[in-house]
Amino acid sequence: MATMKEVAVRAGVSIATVSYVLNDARKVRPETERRVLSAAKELGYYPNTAARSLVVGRSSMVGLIVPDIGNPFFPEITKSFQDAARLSGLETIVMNTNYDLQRTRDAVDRLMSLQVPGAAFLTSQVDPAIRLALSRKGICAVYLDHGVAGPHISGIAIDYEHGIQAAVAHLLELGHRRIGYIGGPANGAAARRRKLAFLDCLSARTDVDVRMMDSDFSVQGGYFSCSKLLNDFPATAVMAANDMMAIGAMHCAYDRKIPVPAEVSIVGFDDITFAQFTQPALTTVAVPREDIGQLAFQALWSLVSDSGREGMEYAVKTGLVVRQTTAPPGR
Amino acid sequence: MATMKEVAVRAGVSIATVSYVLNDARKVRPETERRVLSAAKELGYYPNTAARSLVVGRSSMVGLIVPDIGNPFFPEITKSFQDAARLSGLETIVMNTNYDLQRTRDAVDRLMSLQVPGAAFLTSQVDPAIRLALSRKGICAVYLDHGVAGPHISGIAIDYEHGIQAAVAHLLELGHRRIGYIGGPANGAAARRRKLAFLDCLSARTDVDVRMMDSDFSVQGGYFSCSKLLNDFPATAVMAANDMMAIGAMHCAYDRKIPVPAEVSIVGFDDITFAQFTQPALTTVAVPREDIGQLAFQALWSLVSDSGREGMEYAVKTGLVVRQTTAPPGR
DNA sequence: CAACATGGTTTAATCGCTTCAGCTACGGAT
DNA sequence: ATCCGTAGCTGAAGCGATTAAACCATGTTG
Repeated sequence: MATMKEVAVRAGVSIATVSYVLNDARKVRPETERRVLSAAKELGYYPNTAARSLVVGRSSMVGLIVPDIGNPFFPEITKSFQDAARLSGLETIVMNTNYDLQRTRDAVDRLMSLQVPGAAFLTSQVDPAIRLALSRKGICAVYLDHGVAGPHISGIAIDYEHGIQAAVAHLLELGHRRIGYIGGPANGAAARRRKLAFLDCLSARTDVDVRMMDSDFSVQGGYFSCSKLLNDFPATAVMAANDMMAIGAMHCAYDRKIPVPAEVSIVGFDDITFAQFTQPALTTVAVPREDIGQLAFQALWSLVSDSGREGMEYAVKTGLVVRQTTAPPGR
Repeated sequence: MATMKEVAVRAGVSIATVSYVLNDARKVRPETERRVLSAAKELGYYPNTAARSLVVGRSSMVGLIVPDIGNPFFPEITKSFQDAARLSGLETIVMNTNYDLQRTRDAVDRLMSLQVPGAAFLTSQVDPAIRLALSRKGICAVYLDHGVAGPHISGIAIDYEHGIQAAVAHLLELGHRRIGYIGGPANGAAARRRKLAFLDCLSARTDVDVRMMDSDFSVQGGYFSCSKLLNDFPATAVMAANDMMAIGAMHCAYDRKIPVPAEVSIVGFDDITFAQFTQPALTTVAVPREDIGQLAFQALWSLVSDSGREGMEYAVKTGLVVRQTTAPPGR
């Protein structure tokens, strides 16, 4: 592999000059620049990022920690994050934790070894020890739904309340008074916040019956929990903390020959791509995934590129998308 | 950040010894080892991968090039690939090309800069120039569906024929004689191979009418192409080159009030997770995604770790999964 | 008892790049 | 004629690890 030295020799300049040209970090005579550039080209030169990282003390990669790329919610965020990172000349290294705290720790260890300047955490499985370790090493971090902005730390707060309020209002307006809720894993911050938002909307309504059920964000889990729920609670509407579970709920209803939305309305959360392709199409609370990816990167980038700056909380809105799984309660 | 030197000082040994202990690359007195290990621990030492990569001449990351992580087919492969890589101590850097050749080139350039020892290409958008550049630099590569094993190059051949034959046989057996086919982008190798496999199955059958349509692997594309197709061809069955398009076709049928499978049967390809959650559940050709991810990594790893070895072609089988979107042709 | 293998450790070169400080040549100001 | 500022470039010191080769006590052996 061609090195800078070889380029320098071929262009008849010193390696320092080559470096200056390639990073245009200093004024160089146009003629010299031309020679260097063409030498580099002719030799098929690629800069060695390892060497660069070594001297500058940080790599040109940022980490993106997701709990489960299998869940269609995350690939899209990943994509927009990665695209944004590329525009700033950074590689993204995506790590999957399977909702497992230990794997999150591992991931962080590896990121430290990689000398990343920062990472974004889209998972709730982040404990204070991790945050502490990161901040002690001066590695910037962006957290989703943790509400902990500070030095080198920004947060992205998803305004669940707004979308969930709209969804609940929608159901109430349609006339539903017995509403089931299928939540996410109890230990996840995001799941918790969604549940609280849901409960808050209804705490004042004494005329509404509610039944809660915790589940695991999977289709199977949604099916199971919906089944359990309906066994002893004649809900006319079921709201799920994500679309996967909502789809599970739809299948549950289908298997029990309960027509959706005629007999039971279903509302999801996330608005994954497939939500529009279910039959009937799923009414759900949309979370702007693309925006989140981009925003997460921008938040991270602004921390990384200007290390003096204090972190901040960014907010993204959610909103109800009414499709075909909601209707007035059946007879 | 703690360096090896600091660990060495604290343990009262030379940095070489620290290195030997940490990589257990040489016999070291147990007592010394203990001292080094605890010094490392106390200092919160993390090895600097950049430095390591620099001296060994290659990084501990491999590339994984996918055309579209948004397509649910890929995240699962990615996941199993990444898991396998982790077990061998390698990081995976996932790059998205959006089915764009230029972006593939970019990705390869970046991988070269990163000094990766190898990469797996799950996209058809790979031109000979890329392959050449890679092999000239001695970077190992694994290609999906390219059929080009050689030095430093392995391939994974998906046996489309098997699954497609089963699917076609299934349709014929049910009595279908007018079959539509919605293919992928004409410039993709995978799409082409699927189409050919389909045509081959039917070339001998003069009693079967076939109509082809190329599309773009998206739900919208499937919807559109199915619509076009049905406009002037009364197909009793439609086969799509992936599940996304099959889902599009289902929606097209639904919107035209053509019941599936009573009036038209639909067969997909890939068996993405959602295939089992459509209503009715999609009959499709299953591609073992997890296996592919793992296999891709293993293929790559065996090239990387034993550079003398010639590459080879690995085969994975596909098979029909009959669900609910196929039935005898309606009257 | 000298010569020698052996296990354990250190010394030092090296990877490819960035970047600070220093050098040269040239033109304008004094 | 001398000095200085400036533009353009080079020299060289690292960055933090790996690893070949040298080194030094040991115990083994003829």
